[in-house]
Amino acid sequence: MSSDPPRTRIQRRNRRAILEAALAVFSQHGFRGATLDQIAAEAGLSKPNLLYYFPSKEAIHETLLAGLLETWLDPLRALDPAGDPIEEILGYVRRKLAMSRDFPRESRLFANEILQGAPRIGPTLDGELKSLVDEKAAVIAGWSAAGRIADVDPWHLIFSIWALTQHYADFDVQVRAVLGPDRGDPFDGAERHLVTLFTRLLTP
Amino acid sequence: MSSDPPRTRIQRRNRRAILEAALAVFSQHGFRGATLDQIAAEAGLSKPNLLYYFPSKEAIHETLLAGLLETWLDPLRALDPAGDPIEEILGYVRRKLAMSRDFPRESRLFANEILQGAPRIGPTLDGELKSLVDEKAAVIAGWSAAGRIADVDPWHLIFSIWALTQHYADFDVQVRAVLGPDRGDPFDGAERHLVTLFTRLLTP
DNA sequence: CCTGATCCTGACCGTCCGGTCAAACGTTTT
DNA sequence: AAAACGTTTGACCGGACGGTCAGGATCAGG
Repeated sequence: MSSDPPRTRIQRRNRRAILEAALAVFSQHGFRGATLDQIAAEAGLSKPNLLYYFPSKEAIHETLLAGLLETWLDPLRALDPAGDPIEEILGYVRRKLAMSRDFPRESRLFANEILQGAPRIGPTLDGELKSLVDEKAAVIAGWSAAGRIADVDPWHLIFSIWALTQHYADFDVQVRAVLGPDRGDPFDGAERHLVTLFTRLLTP
Repeated sequence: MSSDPPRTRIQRRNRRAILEAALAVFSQHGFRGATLDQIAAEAGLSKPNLLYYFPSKEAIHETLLAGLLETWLDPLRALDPAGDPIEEILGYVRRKLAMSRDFPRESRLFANEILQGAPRIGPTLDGELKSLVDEKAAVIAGWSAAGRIADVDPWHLIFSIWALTQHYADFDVQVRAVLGPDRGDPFDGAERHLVTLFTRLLTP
């Protein structure tokens, strides 16, 4: 919406620290479960100083979510209708899994928002997200009709990719508990497994 | 742990009402985001009356979680080593998906707990859950080695089933936003898709 | 070195939070 | 009918919550 170029380097540094701290707290406890004192402590600032940079708890949360959806949908946007179908979809899976590995807190922040009924990004889901998915689903349906991939419901295929990749970020604790300490990095196993899964699903 | 047979029918009714209300509130807002006033209002009781039946907010939450894990793991326990491999796994998928459809709040309660780092059921994950999964993973690995299903990492296969089925409960709002109102019940499409997916994945 | 703008803080406010308690209300038992 | 028990409530407590404010510290430019 509004361009927000922080004037000074102090502003830049502190706003970054606040958003970083807020990401940690919001992603773990949800909006209502998070407290400004906790965010302030995590950011190394006093609570009034927090509110010097952001007008309210809501504003911090909104800033976080706004920046999130863009980067979150980028991997899907990059799905190329002109590319090789299976390689394109596998590429999307890999990019999405990499995001789960590299930005698990962002994934959990998003999960929290949806779990609570998407009170703040509901409209964006109905609008921007739906239209992007519809567009890419049409591409996949085209591949399907042309016999270049096996017959598959494009919408549920996309849901499958989301579910399978985000699971490793959102349920990280459970995954590690079940695998135990001696079975290597969960994400390595996940990548091999997901490539197998989607290859077998999509190969005609 | 302790057997808790409610003495009177009033106790039975009110305890049920409280747990029902608490499930609604905890599953939407997480433990810290939920308030006793909200639960009390939802249950049609006064806050002090709530605390007549349960000693604390924690106790309500614990009661909910304790009952949850049992029913949550039942579908996996029912996986029969003596049955037909693919039908057994498809049956598990169907049972788990049915739970997402019929008990979405329970699924979200569990998701919230894991998102927060499993502070209350961490030990249970390391113990009971891990050993059950290990046991069933061995069964699946046996099927795999015998050539009765295609080669697959059993642990990540189980993760896939969890991720794919629970997604439709936990991310229900997003799924419905993307599908729109005119594409029928999400769970019907999900069942067809998941049967296809796991059949293609597992058929040797 | 002065001055104006930016940055930061201690003290504070009203509200809501989880939880307590004594007393009143209902119901069952004798 | 009254004693005994189970149930419900209004009033209240100390602490934590989101947020405000006046003023002090710090920094930049002249």
